[in-house]
Amino acid sequence: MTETIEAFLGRGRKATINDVARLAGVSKKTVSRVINNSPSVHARTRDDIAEIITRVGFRPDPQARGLAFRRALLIGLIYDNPNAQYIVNMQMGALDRLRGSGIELVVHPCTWHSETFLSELRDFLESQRPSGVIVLPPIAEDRQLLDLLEELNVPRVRVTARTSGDGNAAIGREIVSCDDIGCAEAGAHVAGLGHRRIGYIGGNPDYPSAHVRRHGFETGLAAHGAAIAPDLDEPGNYSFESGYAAARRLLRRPDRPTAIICANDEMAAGAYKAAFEADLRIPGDLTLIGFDDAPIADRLSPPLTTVRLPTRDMARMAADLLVSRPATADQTMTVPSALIVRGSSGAPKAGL
Amino acid sequence: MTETIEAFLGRGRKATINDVARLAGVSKKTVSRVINNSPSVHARTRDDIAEIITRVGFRPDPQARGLAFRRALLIGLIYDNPNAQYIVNMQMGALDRLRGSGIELVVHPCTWHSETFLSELRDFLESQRPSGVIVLPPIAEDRQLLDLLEELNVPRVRVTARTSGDGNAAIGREIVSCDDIGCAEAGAHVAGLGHRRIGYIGGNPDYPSAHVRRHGFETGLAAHGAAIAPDLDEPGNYSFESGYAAARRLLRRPDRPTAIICANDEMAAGAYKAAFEADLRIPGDLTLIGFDDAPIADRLSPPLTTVRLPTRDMARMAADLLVSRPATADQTMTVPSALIVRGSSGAPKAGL
DNA sequence: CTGAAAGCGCTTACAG
DNA sequence: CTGAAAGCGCTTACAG
Repeated sequence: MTETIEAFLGRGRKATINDVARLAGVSKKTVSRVINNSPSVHARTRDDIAEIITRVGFRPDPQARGLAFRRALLIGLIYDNPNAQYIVNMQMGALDRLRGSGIELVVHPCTWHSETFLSELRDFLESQRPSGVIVLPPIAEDRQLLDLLEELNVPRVRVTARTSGDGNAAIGREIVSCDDIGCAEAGAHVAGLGHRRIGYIGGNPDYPSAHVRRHGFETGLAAHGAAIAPDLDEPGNYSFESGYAAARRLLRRPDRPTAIICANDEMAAGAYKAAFEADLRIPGDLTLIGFDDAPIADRLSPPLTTVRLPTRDMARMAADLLVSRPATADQTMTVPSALIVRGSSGAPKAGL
Repeated sequence: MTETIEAFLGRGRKATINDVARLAGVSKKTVSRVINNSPSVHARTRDDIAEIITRVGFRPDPQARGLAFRRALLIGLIYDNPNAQYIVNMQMGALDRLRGSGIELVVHPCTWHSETFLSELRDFLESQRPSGVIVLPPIAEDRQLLDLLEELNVPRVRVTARTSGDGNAAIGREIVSCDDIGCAEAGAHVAGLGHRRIGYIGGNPDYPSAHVRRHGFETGLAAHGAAIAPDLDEPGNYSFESGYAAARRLLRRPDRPTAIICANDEMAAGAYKAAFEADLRIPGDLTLIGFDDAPIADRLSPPLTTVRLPTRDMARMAADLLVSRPATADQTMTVPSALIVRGSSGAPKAGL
């Protein structure tokens, strides 16, 4: 060892793998093995190199590694979802896991129903070659996208919803939320309050979550001998406007519901508006239930009873699969949902 | 040219700069000049190479370019801001400009008041060496962060708010919103409606926007001979809770305001809650004004009159500065704001 | 206006 | 368990 670490540090230059190798008296290939946690390095050698790496503050250059690996040290987050808080939570969760790993998060919003949806994604994947991607609902259901990912051999984790205990086979690796669990709690809550004229505003039927949630609500209601009134069963598409329109129809009826369950918070906010315009008080005249625990939920007056998903955790788990585990077989990781009771739910008035 | 393009394409391999050079009968250096828009290439040569690039679908590898440039083809978005929609809009705006440029957007949320705020950022900047960063409010005010960016020589654009026509010197390159313009319109709107008992809930005074907005509201009010009542002037910090608490204080007074102007929508939503609890109707009993045009604004009942900023445009401009213009001198680009009148503002009841 | 050589900082494939 | 050579796909610095 002709040069000391102190002398090297005095130069004020960023350390490279060559510096570490020279200082440690080994080849850079051996340093590379330490960086990449190869098991075949003598423990003593590994410790020596690790210490030098720490002392000189060496951090391998992600560009150089990416070039040699033929794969960028980037994880892509692919989505077409209008719920800003959901997106931000997913980003935070992924970043929770990525921080310190030397891998960065690249965001890739896209437009599912655009002509160039697939070609744009192909461009991105072919030119950047990310180490992995996380695909969020609803485009996690796009078969062509999944095929593209398979064709380009991009490690991937999809996020979706499914009924708990459902025996359906996994599609690749996936993080699955059991939206039905919290919905069943919500159904039981509403029925337990004494409601029997219960309306429902459904989610977009193209998304699995719409069916999973509905099934959960029905299960909870049924446990208390209640059900969605067949004449109060309205379609919706998860948008504020669709919730508003559906609630207007429901609230104009002479035999209007005493409670309306909505498949998400956006539509529930639309129902607040309809109730406001019909001069109905919540929860005195009308109980309202949502799903998502969106920021709006506890900013509405009164705050909305809703169901929460561990969004951030889901993204953290997805990033973990990508970063620390090679894709072997199909695999499903499951998370629950939970009811959050707030001020929008109460007992129906006597006589209604 | 010993090999034809057709023959090359038949191989089904991704084209590299070497393939293009060979096919064009030039050195790869010349191809590199074309990629990087160097002016010193014969027009004929350039066109020939450009055509081959198109035909073989060559896209330079960002990893290789990054390594050679000693700068990743990545733009970082740095922020500590709880407003999810604002963040998502900024991401969309930056991506609007970046799409097709070969540069990706890396998101970097951080915690301003954490011990490791600066060291984490330094790690990120030193190891990734992004081509540029966009810094969002409020951390765009952090002098130490700006110094760090200067020290590491990272091209940067900060986003901030300033009163229109303010002669303050730019701090580096910045995108500045004139929050006061829309606020002045809002002040004039409220005063024009006939309000004279006007309350105010201010923003966090540590942020420039709090002062700029207040100044705008006051200007608009003054133009119609009105003003914020000195006894109805409440501090706030942009949070829902601070808006709720301040509005409660204001609405409990016997001589309560007929209108409350809030420095953002979050606080206005808190004021809705206070009004709801005090059994006051909006706008009949109380006019409410916000700022941001957050998603919540038109989901409240009635929808909130507020001021909108062209958030997405600002990010697009910031990305454009970074991508297409070398940082020469300090530079300020300015955008206006505008009033959006909705249902939460109306004339005060006679007698109040 | 164009090119040959060297280099960016890593890893792969092979050998021992 | 370790290393010498070649290579990943570009750009820089220099020369002409």
